[in-house]
Parts: sequence; structure tokens; C-alpha cells
Amino acid sequence: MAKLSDVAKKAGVSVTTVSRVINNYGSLSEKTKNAVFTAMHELNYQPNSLARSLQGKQTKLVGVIFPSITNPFYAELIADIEDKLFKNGYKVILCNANENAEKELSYLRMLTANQVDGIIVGTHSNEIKEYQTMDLPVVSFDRTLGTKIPTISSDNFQGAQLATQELVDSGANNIYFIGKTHLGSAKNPTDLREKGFAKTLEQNSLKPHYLDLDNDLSNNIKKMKIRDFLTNTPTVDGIFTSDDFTALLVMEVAQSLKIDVPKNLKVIGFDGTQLIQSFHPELSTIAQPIQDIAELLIGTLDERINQHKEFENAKLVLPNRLIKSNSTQK
Amino acid sequence: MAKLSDVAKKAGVSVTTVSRVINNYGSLSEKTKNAVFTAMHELNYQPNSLARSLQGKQTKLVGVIFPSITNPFYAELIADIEDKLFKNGYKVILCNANENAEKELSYLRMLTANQVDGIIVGTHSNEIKEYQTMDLPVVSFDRTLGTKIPTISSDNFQGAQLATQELVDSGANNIYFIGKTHLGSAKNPTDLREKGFAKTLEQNSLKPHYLDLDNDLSNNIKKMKIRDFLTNTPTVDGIFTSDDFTALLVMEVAQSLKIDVPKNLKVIGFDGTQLIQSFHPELSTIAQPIQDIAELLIGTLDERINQHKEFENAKLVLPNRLIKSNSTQK
DNA sequence: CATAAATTGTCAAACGTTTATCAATTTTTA
DNA sequence: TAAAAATTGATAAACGTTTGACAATTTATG
Repeated sequence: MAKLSDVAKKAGVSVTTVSRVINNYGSLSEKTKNAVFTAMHELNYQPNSLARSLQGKQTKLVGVIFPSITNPFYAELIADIEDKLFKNGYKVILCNANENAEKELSYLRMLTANQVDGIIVGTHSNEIKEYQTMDLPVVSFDRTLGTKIPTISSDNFQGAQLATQELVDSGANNIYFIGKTHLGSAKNPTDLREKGFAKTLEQNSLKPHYLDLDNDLSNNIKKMKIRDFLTNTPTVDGIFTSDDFTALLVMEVAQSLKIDVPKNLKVIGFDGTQLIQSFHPELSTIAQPIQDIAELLIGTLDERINQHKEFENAKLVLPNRLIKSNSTQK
Repeated sequence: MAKLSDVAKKAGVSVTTVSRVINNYGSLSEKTKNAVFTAMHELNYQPNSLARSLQGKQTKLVGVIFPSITNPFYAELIADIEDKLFKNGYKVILCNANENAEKELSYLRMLTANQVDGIIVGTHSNEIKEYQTMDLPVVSFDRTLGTKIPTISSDNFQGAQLATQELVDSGANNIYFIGKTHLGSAKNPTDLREKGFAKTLEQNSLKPHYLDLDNDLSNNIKKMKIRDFLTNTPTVDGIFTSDDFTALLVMEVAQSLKIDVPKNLKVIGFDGTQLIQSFHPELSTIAQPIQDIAELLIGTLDERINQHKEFENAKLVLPNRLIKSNSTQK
């Protein structure tokens, strides 16, 4: 692998000059610049990133930690993040935390050891305190990590309001929220969905109902619980789920129980990924602005990294959008 | 950030000793080892990866280049790769090539500049020659990159045979392949699917038919083309698609045209991701052994990196599995 | 207790850059 | 054409670690 001195020799100049060309400082004539560039090209030279960073330059590496990458919502968000970071000259170290705090912590150490310029976190365990004491720029998606760490999210409260109102407007009045419930506390932005749900029903003089369903259950178990629920609760006529895939399960179970959606049961989900919009356009849902979220995450991280901007209790919130479709038809 | 000399000072030993502890060489008493470990712990010390690698140690970074991460098949494969690499102490630099040769090339340069220990590629453009001349360990998924680069894939020929035979066995005899066709040439492993398709039909004294459908078309255009095809080709009674999502489109269009699947049209897909198995269990498909593929990719890369094993025209092929379901019911 | 073995330390070079300083050379300007 | 400005070079220190050579000290062994 060619190094700086090889380029210098080839171009017939000193290493200092080559470095000046690469880092674009000092005064340089066009002639030598060209000589250096062609030498670099001929040798297929790439400055050794490690050596540069050891010297003090940025590594241009960003750690991206999410609880899952197979979940299409995260997959689409990560893809957008990757794409935008690439355009800004950054590379992504992908950290799939798998809802595993130990793995997440281990990754955190690795990332600092690798001198990443910053970290984007979207995990949901609240066990890890390290984030707060790190002197690295961190931005978070949908999770409160500490006062110094800006949190970006879509407006979960407003989204839940949109969804719930849509159920009410389509004629439902015995409405359930299905998903992981955190009644009372609201530590993370996503917990606001229940609040928006309850608030909207209250405004419509309706009572909120809940079916608690843990995220990490297998699909078959979820289906079983939903089947139990639907058979034992014939009164239910509206369901707001914590995510689109749970909504699909509800519709699948409903169909197998000969419950007509949307005639006898309105269903609305949350997330609104491209995948769902393409392959399940029949599902009404709340579309999170994935591209905007990615942009805001990266913009905020960039402010932290390059302008050393400090944040204090920053909660950056983007609006959600209702996608009206068959599953909430009147 | 604490460095080696800080640890040495804290532990009351020399830097050499600390380094010896970290790298586990030379002779060391339990007492000093413990002193160093506790000092490291108290200072929350992490050896600077850049400095170590500059010295000659592995970076423990692996570049993972795929054409998409939102496609659930790739998402699941990448997730498995990430998980297994993590267990082996490697970090993943995620490169989403987006079917964009320029981006891919640019990533390739970045990866070499970052001194990655190896690269896993799963992209499908054949424009990039650099892979062959790189002195880095590279392994490929489903793509032929050069004689030195081992190619891992599932047995596309056998998978296509399974799928086609299933269509025949379920009573179809006017059978189409829908997807990108490469009639004649077979440069990449996936091209063998058409061969397996044609071969099986031949063995059953049937004629193969094709509907060419480019991968990078939007879903709406795909649907339109499928609708055109189905309305103009009433004779078709069996369809083998290049992937499960195309199969879903076929079923959706068929339903809207009141074509009964599976009564009047048998459909079978390819890939068999967890996502499809969970949310579209009605679709018959060929399940690729994603976990095995990930394991083989990493195992092979490991042999290249750590045992400097050379490969010549290595094609490592894993068997596919038929998942029989409703869409090919008799 | 003398000797061998084990442990720890000191010192310095190396990895490939960046950058500052100072000097030397070339080019431009009046 | 002399002085000023621009360009280039030589040299060295620094980033944080690894590793080898050798010396000094401590511990174990018979």
C-alpha cells in the first residue's frame, strides 16, 4: 500500500508538500498540485485514516445503535441515516443492540476505543448510564438519555391523537390500545402515544381500554393473545396498535375469526413504512417522517461535532401524518 | 480520555508492563496483573484502537456492502452477519451501495483507507473491477467477483427446481418465471434460477415462459405490468417469481382481477425471510438458509484473514428448502 | 546462600500522518 | 534589477500504542 513518502518520491516533491496538497494549506502552485494529484492517482494512494486520526483529525466514523435492523421501520431509518451520513463523508459503524443491554454497553466501549466522532442511539433499554458521562457527541431517537443529549422523535402524542380521532370518526366507540403499556410513567417519547390516545378518547367522552402486549413476544404468542382478546371481548370495535405489524396480526386474527374489518372492527397502526405502504396499503396508519427524522438526527449530531454546540433538555419533535385507508373505513 | 501512561502511573508500574498485561506477553506476576487491571478499570481505560492498529494490530473492522438494507432479505442477512461478527470481536462498517456503482467504489476506497481487516460484498452490479486487484480479504454473496474471491450462495439451481416442481406437482402446466431475466448468460449465482426453472419444466415436458420485470422498477409500475400480463395471458396457471415480494404483488393483482389463488393460479416465491413467514404464511416459497449463509461468509472471511488461506474459483453452495403453503395448494 | 529463574524497568524505534519552524529557492512586482 | 512575495524543502515533534533489547531487581530452588 502506497504511503505519503511514495507519493512524494513519485511526484518529485517533499512529503511536506504532499501533505500540504492533501490538507490544502500553505501556498502551492498549480503545477505541483497537479504533479501530486497525478502521482496520488497513479499509485492509487489513500491516506491512512488511522494515522490521520491519531494525529488529531476526525475519524469520520459514526456509531449507529438500534435495537433491531430487521424491523422495517428501523431498517428504513438506518438506511436513510446511512445515506445522509455518506453524503457528509461519514461512515457508519452498525450496532445492532438486539434489546440486549450488555451488548449495547460492549458496543459503546468499542465505539469509544475506535474514536468515533459521534453516536446515534435508538435503543429502548434504559439501563445504560454511560451515555450521560461520555464526552462524545450523542443524539438519541425516541429515547431520553440525559439532559445533555438531544432527543429527536416524531410527535407521538399528536400521532396518537390523529389515530384515535380517526377511529372515533369512523364510528368506533369501544376502543383499545394494543401494545406495551407504561401506564402512568412517560420516560420515553413513545410513551406519549398512550397519553394522546387517552386524551383524545376523553375529549370524545369515551373510555380508553388497553391490551398489554410485550414487544419481545413471538408472533405466534402475540396472535394467540390477540385471538383470546378478540373472542372474549366482542364489544371492541376499534383498535389502535403500537406498530403496523401488530395491526397486521390483529387483522389476520380478525379475518380468521370472521370479524369483518372495517365493518365491525376498525384498525389503525403506527409507523407507516414504505414497506407497509407498498404491500399493505389497506391499513390505515400514522406515518412517521422517517427522512426528516434522519435529517434532524444527523443535523443535530453535526452541530454537536463541528460547532461544539451544547444542548440542554432539547426535545426536537417532528409532526406525524395520518394515512387513511380501508381498515378505518366507515 | 485516559491513556496507557495514565494507567501505568495509577498502577505504579511502567508502560511496558501495562502493555504486557494488555497484550498478554512476557512474564507477569498475578499481583501486578491485578494492579494494572484495577487501574484500567478505575480510569475506565480503553486502548486507542487507532494507535494499536497503526502499530500493526488488526483493526477488527469489516466492511459489509449490500445493495439495500430495507429489503427484508438483506436486512435479515445483515443482522445475522452483524451478530456473528460481533461475537468474533469484529465491528461492521455498513455500506449500503444502493445499486449505485459510484457509491460502491467510493465506499471501497474508504474501507481501504480505514484499514478494514476484510470485506463482505453482496451487491449486484458487475462494473467494479477493483475487488480483484485488492490485496484485502474479500468474500462475496451471490456474486462472482473474480477467481480469487470465494462466492457463497444458496443453491439457486436446486431452489428453482424445488419451486418449479412444486408448481408442476400442484397441477400447473402453463408456467411463467417473473423477474429480471438473463437468458443465456449466467454470470452470477442467482442467474441459475432461470436454468433450474427451464430444466425442471423440460424434465416435465413443459415449456418455460418468462415475464421480464426489472428489479428497480417501482411497485406501482410492477403491479401495472403484472396486471397487463395477467389480463392478456389468461392461460397462465403457475408463476415462479424471483423473490417473495414480487409474489405478493402477483397475488394482490390476481385478487383484484378475481383470479383465485391457488385454485386457478399457483404462485411460489423465493427467499423465505422470517418476515414473510410471519406475515404471509400463505405464500409458498423457497427459504434460503440465511443463518448458514452468514456463518459461511464469516467463516470463510475468517480463514482468509487469520489463516491467510487462498481460494481459487471457490463456489460454496448451501441447499435451499421448500416451504409448501396455500398459494400452491392443489 | 549461591545461583538460576522470573519479574519488572528503561530506552528507543516504529506505525503513517500532520503541522510548526526556519531556511532556501523561485517568481512577481515596481 | 532590487526588493517583496510566493513557493518549496528540510527537520523534527507529536498522536498512543507495540515490541525488542538489555539491565536491574526480586523470588524461587537446591
